[in-house]
Amino acid sequence: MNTPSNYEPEYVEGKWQKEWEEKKRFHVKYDKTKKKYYVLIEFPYPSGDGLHVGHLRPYTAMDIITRKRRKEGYNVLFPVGWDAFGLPTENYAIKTQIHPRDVTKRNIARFKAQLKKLGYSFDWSREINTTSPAYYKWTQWIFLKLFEKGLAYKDETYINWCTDCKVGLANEEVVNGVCERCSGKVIRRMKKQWILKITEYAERLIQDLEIVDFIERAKIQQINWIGKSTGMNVVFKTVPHNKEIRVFTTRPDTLFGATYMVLAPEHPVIKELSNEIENKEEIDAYIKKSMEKSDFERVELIKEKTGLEIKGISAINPVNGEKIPVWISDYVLITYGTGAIMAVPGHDTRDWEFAKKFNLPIVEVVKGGDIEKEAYVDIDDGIMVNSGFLNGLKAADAIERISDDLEKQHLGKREVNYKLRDWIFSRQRYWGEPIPLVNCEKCGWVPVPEEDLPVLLPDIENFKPGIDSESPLISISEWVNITCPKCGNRAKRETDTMPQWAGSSWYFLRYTDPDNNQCLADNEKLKYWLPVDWYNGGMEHTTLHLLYSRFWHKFLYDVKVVPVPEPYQKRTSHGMILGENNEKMSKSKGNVINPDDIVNEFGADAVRLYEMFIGDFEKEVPWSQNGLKGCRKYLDRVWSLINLCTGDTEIDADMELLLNKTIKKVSEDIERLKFNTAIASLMTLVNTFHKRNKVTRNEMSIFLQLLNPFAPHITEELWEILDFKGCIEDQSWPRWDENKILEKEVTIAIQVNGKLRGTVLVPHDASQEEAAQLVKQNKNVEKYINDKKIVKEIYIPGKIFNFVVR
RNA sequence: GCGAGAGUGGUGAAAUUGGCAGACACGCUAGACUUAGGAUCUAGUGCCAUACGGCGUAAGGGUUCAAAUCCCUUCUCUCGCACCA
Repeated sequence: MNTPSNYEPEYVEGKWQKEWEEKKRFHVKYDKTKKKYYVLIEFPYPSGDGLHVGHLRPYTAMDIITRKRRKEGYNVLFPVGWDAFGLPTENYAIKTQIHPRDVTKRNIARFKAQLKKLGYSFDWSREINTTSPAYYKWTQWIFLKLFEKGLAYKDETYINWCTDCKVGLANEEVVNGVCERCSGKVIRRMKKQWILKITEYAERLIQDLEIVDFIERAKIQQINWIGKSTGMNVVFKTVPHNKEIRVFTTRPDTLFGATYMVLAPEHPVIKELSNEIENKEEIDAYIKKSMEKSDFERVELIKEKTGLEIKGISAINPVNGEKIPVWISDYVLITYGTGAIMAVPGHDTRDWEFAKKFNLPIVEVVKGGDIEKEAYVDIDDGIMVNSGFLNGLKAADAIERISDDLEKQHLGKREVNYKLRDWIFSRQRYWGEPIPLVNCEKCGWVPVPEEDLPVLLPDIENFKPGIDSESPLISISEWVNITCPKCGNRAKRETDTMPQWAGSSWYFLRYTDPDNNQCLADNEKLKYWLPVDWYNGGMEHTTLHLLYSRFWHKFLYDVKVVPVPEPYQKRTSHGMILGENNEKMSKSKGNVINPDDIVNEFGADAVRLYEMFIGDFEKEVPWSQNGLKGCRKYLDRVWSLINLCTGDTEIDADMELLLNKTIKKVSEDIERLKFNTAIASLMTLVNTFHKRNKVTRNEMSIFLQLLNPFAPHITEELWEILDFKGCIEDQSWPRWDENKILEKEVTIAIQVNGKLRGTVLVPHDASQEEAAQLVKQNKNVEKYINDKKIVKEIYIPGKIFNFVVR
């Protein structure tokens, strides 16, 4: 046997990475005869900063899953690509005058080189790039399908406008009132926008969470974001003019306590009745002021409620015919429900505050609280009072009763409302997919014919946003001005582009058939590979990418482009990696760990191992260079097993137990994302080998196979050095034997009155009597039970023997 | 405010059908080998106590022969949502 002196990761890793690439070891083919498994990571945005140690955590985890699945006999798809449209690149282009295409190319090359150094078993032949015309042709194609089905529409509405990015944002992109990407100030702004009707799918996006295996917190977050509530639209009529104002309420049972109404400032009835309003000037001023505020400013910055009574107008409470005042206030949102509420100050904190401030009447309709002091809101099981025919009923019954009643009288209708809003889809920027529509003076919005796709991004030199914050494309007149595909007359292209979330909404479909130029992916291949079996990604995408792509997928399912209703069968999430100082890694804090540096110093296998050993995969955790050193040290110890490896093939009896336990532990822990404890058990195994100063060939072979998904390079090399047969990649995953995990003799704890007084070795199948005998021989225990009366003996085989004495 | 999750050594953490708390690693201490040590190896390392032993999983209470684990109360932290009617 040749005995290489020292573990040199640089040599070992370079050697095997070359081998894998040359032999196309991880390329995968569509093969119906094999059972498939589709593992997906969130494809990276190739930023100028290069890869981050945070990226490595999910990638390494899923590479481990992938490598294990292959050994389990699956035909595994584990692809990678680039989510490359987006603002950072464009902003960089504005600054440097380098074309975003070139910046993207450069960044991708860097990312790719970095990824390759880590030995991930991606199928690089399926690499995709959202900015390549061959790809975004199909992004545009999907958009046209949405348009064709009426799910994409242009509307002028108030949108969230990021003042830094100079771009409209979707609701999901506004986090804590600021831009999700750049933390810039967000204002309300009226703008014509392309909007996707995601709300049409709200119900199914909730319902179908039941058929997938997502981590609970992801499900809950999506459900909360969609925000379903069931209630009733109740009709109030105005005095004068008998105009209908509808309100949405989840508690129609409290209708007798509705002592006034509040309208959102944008509510249309205000205009309709403007002639009747006695304090019109005041009202107009209030409306004007509200409009200038962002939603965030309305709700966050103004703690004190504001509002005005609309004088000259009142409304009739439909249940008791009482005339109630109508107010206007910006705490009522035009975007939710009907933009008008009935105020029940006795039982709603917001209404109560408002009523107190403006001296409006407060009526108790559910017994139990003290409405003088505060709104009584714990009313789910209360009893109705002051409520006419509802008096004495339980709240739940009252809801049914009054809902029936109002529906009968056509004064109300049961309704479901969602917080989810439609998806503001256009971006006033250059570096995105052009929206493939043409505005014709005669025909209106006309889709670009499918055979003319893709609509290519024209080359431009100035990437700065155009006049009045329009896309820079607006000034490329030869691109904008074309003829209408329908009637041939003059027409203009849409100059807004798609948001970054477009390309990522369907990329996993393209991986199944990345070079297809007839359709987005071949039907048979989609049928074979879908759904994605295991998708791991960041929690920050739960209400963005994850929700958007589920929406697109459901739409594609409805138009029979994809064969399954849900794209991802299983979704898990990793925690963030923080700097050594426990703060988020960032350049400005100077705590960024560069993957290149640590791979060069410690080797990719050590980095991979440490990324997985660092702590609970799902929690955030600070980086520790010493921890990384420890993992490298472990690999050195693994390497030195070469010298302990004997020619024997048998497995010693004591080793058999530990080995089987380790196989079980590693196998199960990988599935549960408990990589840290899987590695701990592999460390214990190596410690045992060293203590025994010997490892047989069969023990070594199993050990190397278990370590292989975590540290693929060193295990391949040792497999070769120790001259094992074939290639380690082709070995099937080791199995454990439950019978061999049973220990013949086990150490059990001896307790007296629940306190530990000793331990004893007993046969694993000892009866209570046998165990009692052995246990009583223990000297220390004797001391505690000798002069006492034994009341009870509790024996849990394999665990504990407890004396209860008095 | 609402929803979800968490709180265990100096540090990252293990242990969840209730059954020996602190596996594994980092750090630290001592020793060995060394010209040297940010290398390697050996031993030790929850706290108090010379010891017998006692105490210990955010705090307090409860259930139980037995609680980090189950129940109640309180506190703290993280994440998401946030006037959603």
